[in-house]
Amino acid sequence: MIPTMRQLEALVLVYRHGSLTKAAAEMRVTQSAVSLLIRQIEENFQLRLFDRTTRALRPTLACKDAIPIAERILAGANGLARHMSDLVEVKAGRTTIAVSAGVASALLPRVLARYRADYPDVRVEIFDVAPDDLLPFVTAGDAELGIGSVENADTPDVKIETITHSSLSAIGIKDGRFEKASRLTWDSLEKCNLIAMRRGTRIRSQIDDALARTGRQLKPNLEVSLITTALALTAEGAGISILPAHMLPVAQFPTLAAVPLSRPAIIRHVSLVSRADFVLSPAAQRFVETTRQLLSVRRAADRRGDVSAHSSPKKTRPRIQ
Amino acid sequence: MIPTMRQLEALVLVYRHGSLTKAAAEMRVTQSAVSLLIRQIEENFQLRLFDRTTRALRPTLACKDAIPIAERILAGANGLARHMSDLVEVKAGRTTIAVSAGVASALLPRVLARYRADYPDVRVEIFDVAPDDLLPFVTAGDAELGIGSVENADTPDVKIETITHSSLSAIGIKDGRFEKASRLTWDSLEKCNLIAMRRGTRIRSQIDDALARTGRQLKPNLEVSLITTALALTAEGAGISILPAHMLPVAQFPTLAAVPLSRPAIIRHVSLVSRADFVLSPAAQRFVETTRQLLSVRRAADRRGDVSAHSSPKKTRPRIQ
DNA sequence: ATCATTTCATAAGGTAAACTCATGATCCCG
DNA sequence: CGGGATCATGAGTTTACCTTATGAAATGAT
Repeated sequence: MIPTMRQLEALVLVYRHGSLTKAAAEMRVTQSAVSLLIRQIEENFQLRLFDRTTRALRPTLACKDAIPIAERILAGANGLARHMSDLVEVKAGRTTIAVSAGVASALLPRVLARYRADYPDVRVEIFDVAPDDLLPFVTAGDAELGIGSVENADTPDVKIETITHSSLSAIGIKDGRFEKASRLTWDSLEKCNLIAMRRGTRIRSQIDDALARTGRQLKPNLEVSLITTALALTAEGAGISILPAHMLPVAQFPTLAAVPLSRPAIIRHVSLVSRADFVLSPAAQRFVETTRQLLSVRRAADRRGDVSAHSSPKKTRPRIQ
Repeated sequence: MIPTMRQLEALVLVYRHGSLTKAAAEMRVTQSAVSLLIRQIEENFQLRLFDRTTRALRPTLACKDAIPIAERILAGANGLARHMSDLVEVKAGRTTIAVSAGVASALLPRVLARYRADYPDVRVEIFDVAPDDLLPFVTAGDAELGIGSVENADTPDVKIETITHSSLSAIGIKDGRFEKASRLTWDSLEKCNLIAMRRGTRIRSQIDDALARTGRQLKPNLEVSLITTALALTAEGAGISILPAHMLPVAQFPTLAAVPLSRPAIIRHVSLVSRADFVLSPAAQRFVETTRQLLSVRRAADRRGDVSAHSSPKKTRPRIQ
């Protein structure tokens, strides 16, 4: 039968101190307990490990054989405990995160920069995927966490938490007048040069659907595949981009401003997605927290109703997340 | 806090089987117990190790980190148990044995040959020492066991067990007449060429003392330091050697015979010596047994009175030897 | 030498841990 | 949709672990 950890601790400490009493002090138990532990391990092995003379303990040859092995075992156990604790304290670990292309260019850089600063020891693997691939990536378990817009939140096997949402906006060059407007209507853009995402992209489909419901139609002068392209074109004066406001990375395009569009107002949600049956690793949990922080916690708190599922179903016992 | 062995066993087995029930079967406990063990280790680490879906258990990243470490720990514990069991079964181990020169040449080779055949995996270290160094060697702890003649058995810190004893004998060439004599008297050797050990050796002192007490005196023609020298000289016809009978290794000197000397009969004991406060290792215990066997167990049983100390003083509990 | 002190051994007893049993909840498969 | 399989959980019991109290032996100081 294999010895218990406690027996090995006693063995090693008694060997080191040459004394039950001192070993007991270090183990925070009575001397009797240590005496018992040593006897247990001896009876288990059917082998004398210490020759006793009521006063001194002298390790036998067998004991000397056992000590290095016992020390390795204990070191392993301590290493395991330390590593697990490192994972909890996010001083180690790894996580994989899938982000849709838009989020990858607009939101992710800020979040990731902050996260890396806070938790430099975590290896983060980013998959920047097409919006339609986001959910499959998470459900397949290839990514622990997904960030992006998700259409149908009706799948029971994923948790979806909306972390931010923004109106479809007109993005144009700050000219002292454009950025002053608090809102613009779709109709007021009739005569502008418009830059929109190409047909078939998520954003574009959402725009087309919403406008169609009000009998309108978007007639862009330019259609692009990448958000960054649209923004770059706008910055160069090629026209006004139609994008969710949060897609504008201010740091990258300081000359641009976003103004929400109304009539109809089109809201776009950005959500965190994870499998309902997985518990997020500490590293991923912190990623979520970092993301929420950067998106101002206040707003998220107000719209708790947007959250589709984010509380543990079991409540009988404090769960380990 | 470090995990217990039982928790690690559960962790590894659940990981391997992907099932509490199967792990429980292998651990010979109920499924509930395993469920509990896993929960304990999770609460201890504050970390999810398995994502549960009432039916399946899916290891988390942290679990995958932990498994190889846990396996190493368990392998170490098993290795330790196996090694200890090997020591008990004398399939491993080592022992150091001090023998006085006479024993080393006459008795030891037979015993050692048998011992090596029975326990080939034990490393035996032999110290062939001067007779006076035998006891110090054992008391100092440099040898676990001593074999030889010991003068004063009055020291309380060593156990001395006489394993054989033989009369001082005349050793001469078999000539069809010499070896037929069942005894010879010292007086009958008056006119023979005698070969004796040099003055100052243990054997010589014992002879001189005993003869002096009967008013006799040994007058050897040759005095030598080594027993083998005496025997070789006798074999070459240089005279009759005066030695304990057991000092004649028959295999080495087939032409020689030993005839006990009487009037006075001088008895020489050969004893096993070990420290009273040490318990012999299994390897050394077997060495003692082998020695006893080869010296015919019957004789030893008859003279149990010769044994000065060979039972454990404590008897409240079955002791581990 | 003698006695106080230190140290280990051991027995008894209580508390906490571990395990089992019984049962409930959920999922998978026919 | 029901039966079987699997995990979770609560109650209850058994086990084992630890402490307390005490004894025995040896050391060391007076």
